[in-house]
Amino acid sequence: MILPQSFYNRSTLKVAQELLGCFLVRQIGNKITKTKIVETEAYIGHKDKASHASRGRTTRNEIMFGEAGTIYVYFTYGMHYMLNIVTEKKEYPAAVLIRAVEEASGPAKLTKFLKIDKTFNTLPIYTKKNHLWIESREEVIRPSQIVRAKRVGINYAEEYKDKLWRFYIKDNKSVSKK
DNA sequence: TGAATGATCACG
DNA sequence: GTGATCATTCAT
Repeated sequence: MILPQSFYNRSTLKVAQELLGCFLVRQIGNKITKTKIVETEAYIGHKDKASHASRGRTTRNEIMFGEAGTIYVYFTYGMHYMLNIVTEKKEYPAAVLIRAVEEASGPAKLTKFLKIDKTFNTLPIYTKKNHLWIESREEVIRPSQIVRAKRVGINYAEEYKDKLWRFYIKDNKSVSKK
């Protein structure tokens, strides 16, 4: 089942955890690639210094202030695309970064693997029409299988760098390296 | 540990 | 306009 928009219009931490074990699905032509999400990170509110929204609304980050279930893709380090899904109610800036799927252990690696670029920015994730969507779990994920950890690559974020806003499936080999 | 590599943001 | 920075990855 495809996850509906209402799934994303909730607490970002809840969405980040519940996305683990769900499937990120990409259709290219008539070929469908279905990959299990194994690692996510939450970026929550304008006070989160690690979030792009921490310095107010800009052209790049205004998508984070928009409707839940919207795709936020941005380009960084001159070579990498990152895939995020906007969460929570309109005007509250928050999103979940998809950090790893089973075949790709890192946020830039999975966008390369699934050929996701900035043309997906601002599109909805809760429909198949854009050839990128997320389907619900096919197995039970127990709370004991979910590890909660510090986010990666945000040492500049002062008191927010130690927030345990990263989640991954325990012992999964595709979780990104530290 | 540092290079690659370019969009974005703050500043003036 | 300009310069610093960056939600990373890979090779040294």
